Amino acid sequence: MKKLYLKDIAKNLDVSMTAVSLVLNNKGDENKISQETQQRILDYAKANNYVPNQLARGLSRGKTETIGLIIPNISDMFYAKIAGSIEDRAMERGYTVVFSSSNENPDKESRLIKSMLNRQVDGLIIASTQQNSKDIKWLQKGKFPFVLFDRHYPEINTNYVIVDNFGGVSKMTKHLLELGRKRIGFVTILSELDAMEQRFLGYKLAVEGSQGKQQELIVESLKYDNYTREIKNAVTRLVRGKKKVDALVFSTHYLAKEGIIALKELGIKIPQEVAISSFSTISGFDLADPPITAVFQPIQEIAKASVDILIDEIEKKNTLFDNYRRRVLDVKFEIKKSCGA
Amino acid sequence: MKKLYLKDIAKNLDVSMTAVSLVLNNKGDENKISQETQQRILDYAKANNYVPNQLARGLSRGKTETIGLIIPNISDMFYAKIAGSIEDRAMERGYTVVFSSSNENPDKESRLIKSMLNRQVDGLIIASTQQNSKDIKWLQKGKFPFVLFDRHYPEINTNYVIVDNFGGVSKMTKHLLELGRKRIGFVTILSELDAMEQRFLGYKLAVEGSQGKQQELIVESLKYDNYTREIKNAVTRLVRGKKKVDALVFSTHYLAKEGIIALKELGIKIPQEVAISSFSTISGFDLADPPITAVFQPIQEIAKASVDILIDEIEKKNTLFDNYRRRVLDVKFEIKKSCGA
DNA sequence: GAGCCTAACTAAAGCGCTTTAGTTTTGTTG
DNA sequence: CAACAAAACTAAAGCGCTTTAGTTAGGCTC
Repeated sequence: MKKLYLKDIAKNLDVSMTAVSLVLNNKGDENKISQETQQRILDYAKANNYVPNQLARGLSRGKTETIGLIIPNISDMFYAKIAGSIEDRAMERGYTVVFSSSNENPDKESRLIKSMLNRQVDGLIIASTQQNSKDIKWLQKGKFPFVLFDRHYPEINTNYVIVDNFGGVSKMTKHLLELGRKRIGFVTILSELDAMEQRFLGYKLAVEGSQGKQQELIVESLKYDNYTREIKNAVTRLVRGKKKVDALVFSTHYLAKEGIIALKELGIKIPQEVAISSFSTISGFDLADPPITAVFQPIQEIAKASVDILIDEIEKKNTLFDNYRRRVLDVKFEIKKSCGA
Repeated sequence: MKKLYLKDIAKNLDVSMTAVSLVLNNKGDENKISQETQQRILDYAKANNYVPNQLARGLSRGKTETIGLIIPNISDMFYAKIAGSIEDRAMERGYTVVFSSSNENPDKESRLIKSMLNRQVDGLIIASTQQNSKDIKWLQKGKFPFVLFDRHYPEINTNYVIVDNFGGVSKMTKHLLELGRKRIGFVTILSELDAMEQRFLGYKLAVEGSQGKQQELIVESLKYDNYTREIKNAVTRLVRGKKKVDALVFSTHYLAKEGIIALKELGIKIPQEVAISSFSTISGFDLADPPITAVFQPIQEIAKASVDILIDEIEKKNTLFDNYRRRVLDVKFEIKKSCGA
């Protein structure tokens, strides 16, 4: 039951620690350890269930095959799924994932970055609060490998993986217009996030159109802190107020969820009175009556791209360092009954 | 920009590494380092943003302040939330969390346990596949600190944190009976999980009753692998078949979700034709029309109890080692319209 | 002013591994 | 069979920290 160390293998087999280490790291051949010795070592290690101490290994080699993942909130389905996919992909490539949630707090994000660096992760994948350019620039300057996803800093040159927020919302909004809706409201979160800005712009483009007949922009922006309380008022204003919208575009899934609940409570019929669509989904959207039209983010692809870009950077490091990799992924738009299609 | 090490601090301040290490670990006083020296070291470290290498620290101290979390699936809202809460609580107590998903695969679970041990985690929190008693017993024998949650092995003596599955379902089922439903169906996953067994028994107790007028047990068990495909048939059999149930109890949230979708597709009215309730929820349940009656698991408490039990064990270790800590938490039962209340 | 304390400090071993710079052994060749 | 190369192997330093077992300097006591 007591732990078996490299040293023990060496002693028991009467070879050097060097030999054992080399063989177990697949460097036996290139270091001319005889096949026979290699086999003895491998057999013994396997038979005795040897597992190396990764701390020692990491300390010695200066790398840990670990990547740090920082997300705003693991309880958000979107990030939870991303985290799952990132873990899967990382594992496929031989890396372990350490994650932490920043809870949308830039200070916590900053502390987490530091803490992950202490723990000697080889690289970071971050969905930033986008209010932490200080650390991002610092990572940049220190040439530490990292990839931003979902949220990026438009003014900083970094690797990133995002989706086509603009296109997604504009397509969604146009679709509503094509279905004959005239007064389309946009419900969003008051935020500096570029993603949110892009979604708004997508809505704006669609509504203002490039052709002649322009529609009015009708927007409600809620604070992240209290949107659950405020959304009912917002929705009421939009639907029952002067603006009298006949369609709503929600900029994100959690808003949509609360919005739909509010609409139901108010007894507003979807899609007869007001058509609904949402950017990004939760699994419950097809439980709603009617099911909700929404833009789907390509979770697996985001995860895969992020991990792959990061690991490439970690492993090649100095080669193409000024060649930032950006990926803007397409989104899928699934039409359900809520938009009155 | 280059990294600052303990050694550098010592050199620059012309003191020993010992002094620096002791002071930075708050052991200055007990080792009689003068206040003045302590202050110099602290100031210098702070000013230069010193952060210790945790690998070296861990290697040297034989502990890492890290706990490993193994869950079946981070994309499941229940586990995602648990993971979030575990992380929060662990951080409060000064620990970092490393997580991985087993995807309900006992082999992967086994590999993950080994891999986490290599990485020198101080303890493990596991929602096991419950088909891996080998490793659990092995951890037990090695006196390695761990806590099971959500799933436990009834035949093995371990720490665990679970909820009152039996009571939750039986309460839910009784409630349906009290509302006048006569023929209550139970939809569950075919599984060896004790939790599932307990939920079934809760249903059984409620339906068979202790009094005279016994009702019939009507059960559909689906395979985990293909429940999404099979559920529609199962529901059809129950509602439209000979059994003609007038209420359904789902043993778990993902079954309920698919079940409700199936019912809608079949045009079956909830709760008029069939009342619905579910053990455990997803956030979308209140989007459904009508909202779904369900048992809520006390996520934060599960997380807190698991972390606290684990850390106590890690830190006190040898003291009360044969005193396994078990916690069976109460569940909340929220009545919504779907059960016909 | 020798002996002893205490306060303040430090040298160096050790954590378990990797890797560089060897050394030893064997085999080949003229 | 001396000379040398190749094959097979190893000693030991080093990764950055903690901690044990000291040492040193100064102050008191009698």
